[in-house]
Amino acid sequence: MPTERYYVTTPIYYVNDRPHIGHLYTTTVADVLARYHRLKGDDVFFLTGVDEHAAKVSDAAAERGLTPQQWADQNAAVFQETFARLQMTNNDFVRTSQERHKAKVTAYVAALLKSGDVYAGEYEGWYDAGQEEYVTDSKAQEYGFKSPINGKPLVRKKEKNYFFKLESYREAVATAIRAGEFSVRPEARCNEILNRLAEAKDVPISRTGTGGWGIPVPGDPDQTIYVWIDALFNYLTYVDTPERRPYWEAGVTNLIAKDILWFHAAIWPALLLALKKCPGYEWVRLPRGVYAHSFWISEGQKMSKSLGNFVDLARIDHYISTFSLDALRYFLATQGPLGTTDADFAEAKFIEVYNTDLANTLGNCFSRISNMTNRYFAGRVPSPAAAVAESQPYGHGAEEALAAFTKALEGIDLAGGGAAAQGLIRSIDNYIEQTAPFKLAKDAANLPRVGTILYHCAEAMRIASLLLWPVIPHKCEEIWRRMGLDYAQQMQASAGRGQLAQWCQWGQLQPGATIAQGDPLFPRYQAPK
RNA sequence: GCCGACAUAGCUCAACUGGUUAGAGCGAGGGAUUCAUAAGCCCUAGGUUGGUGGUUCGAGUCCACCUGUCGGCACCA
Repeated sequence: MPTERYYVTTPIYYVNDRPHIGHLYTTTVADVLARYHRLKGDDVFFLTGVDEHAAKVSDAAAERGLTPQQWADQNAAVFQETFARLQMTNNDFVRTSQERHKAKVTAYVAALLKSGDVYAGEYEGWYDAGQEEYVTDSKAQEYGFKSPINGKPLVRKKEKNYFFKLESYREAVATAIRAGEFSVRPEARCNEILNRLAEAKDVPISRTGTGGWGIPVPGDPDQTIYVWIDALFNYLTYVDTPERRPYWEAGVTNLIAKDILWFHAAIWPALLLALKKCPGYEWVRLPRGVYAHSFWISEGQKMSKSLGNFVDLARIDHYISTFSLDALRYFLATQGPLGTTDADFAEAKFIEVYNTDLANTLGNCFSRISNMTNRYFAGRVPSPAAAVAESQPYGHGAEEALAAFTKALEGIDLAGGGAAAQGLIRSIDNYIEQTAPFKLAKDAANLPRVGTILYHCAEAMRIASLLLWPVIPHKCEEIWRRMGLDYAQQMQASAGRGQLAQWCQWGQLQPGATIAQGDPLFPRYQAPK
């Protein structure tokens, strides 16, 4: 089977922020997808990072008596350390202040200037001198053409700016979207973009007065490339090397939140189409697609600074220490706002999902199997030689679970993937109920049949653990350790790649292998009273 | 304000182009069990499908209006 390449990204996060559930969510979804594709055997590149060149970054630095770079270094480190601590498997970490990024962006913009798709123009708008920023016409009207901060009149100001010819590409982008060459999902977002694209105008891509923080427009050092253009290019700059270019050519999947869809679904593909026309950039192609999830709300309320109810690092750590990192991943992945509606991060809901899916279903089922194996077969996987009527369709269940799981994950349906694995585990519980091995075991003559039953249970659990690995890798690796399975080692030995399809074939569990008992994988959570 | 989507059992969601008694998971209630983390398994949900009016032999499924939620127009994962 030829190696497929898979390239997935998160947005690069605004470096002035402190990491919170939103950053963690997008990164977790990307991590699950990256792990899934590696498990499948794909050659994966997973990229996340921080966006550093905003004017407010240099403002924040100045307030603290730091250089923008020092301030950015500090904050970038917080993101980097957080993701490392949460065991994200990103292959690199973008920092837009790094030379490798800046040099490429400069080259791209130079090429676009040369081709004429970026041109010098004039921007005119209402300018707030005190804030040193433009306000939109509608805002200006709303404010009565006075600064909302100091009440001084806004001034009409004209300024030289560089523009990108978005207008000349809107048709090509729309065509690519309609043809499925560049997918915008969830589907409901597609129409939003197509409608807006029809009226898209050229967009300014530079500004002045940034005090040297940012990437200068080539040939015009007074102008700085707008931070969001700078940021969008990260997906390309970090793989624009001879070794990494194949990842780009495989087509990137840009995971984002809904608020930045316009940039990613309209401006970004248009920029790439423009760049592709430049000499030396013929290899540039459109992303495979962009996927825009919605937001988390907190305990039923929108998260906002004024309410101070962000699910922040302290709260995230509370969940990890109380329930485990995998439990948090499971909740985010299966209950998250992947669709067009927001999802609620609520403690009661977290506990419910944790107890139902992880403690009562997965953890308990594993305990039943390991306990019976130890009690009746001294902890050794028995042979499935004896016939058991109810076992006939059993291998099918695992096959179906794999098929459903694969279909879900390919469609970025993490809840569906979780449900497929849960279904397989529930079928084990059902099977134990139907065959009642614990009753049969009371008569030694039945032990061969008990052996077959327990073999099937353990075998199905083995497959379920493979399906669950992308979401709850650490607990699944614990299952593998207890069952003497070496998938983790095999993956490590092959550059992180697994063989999901082969490993999920029924009947690979070796009779005689040890199944160790141990502490509950997910202890049931009892709320303190 | 303008444009667009959606509004189904306590919660989260299903029901292809309109057609038999509107389904599932969670939660809740009941039952038979005991290998297991008082977990698992089985049974039970009678919700005027947001409201009003209309089209049709027949409408969650089409139309109009109303109410509400969300999204886009207006830089926040």
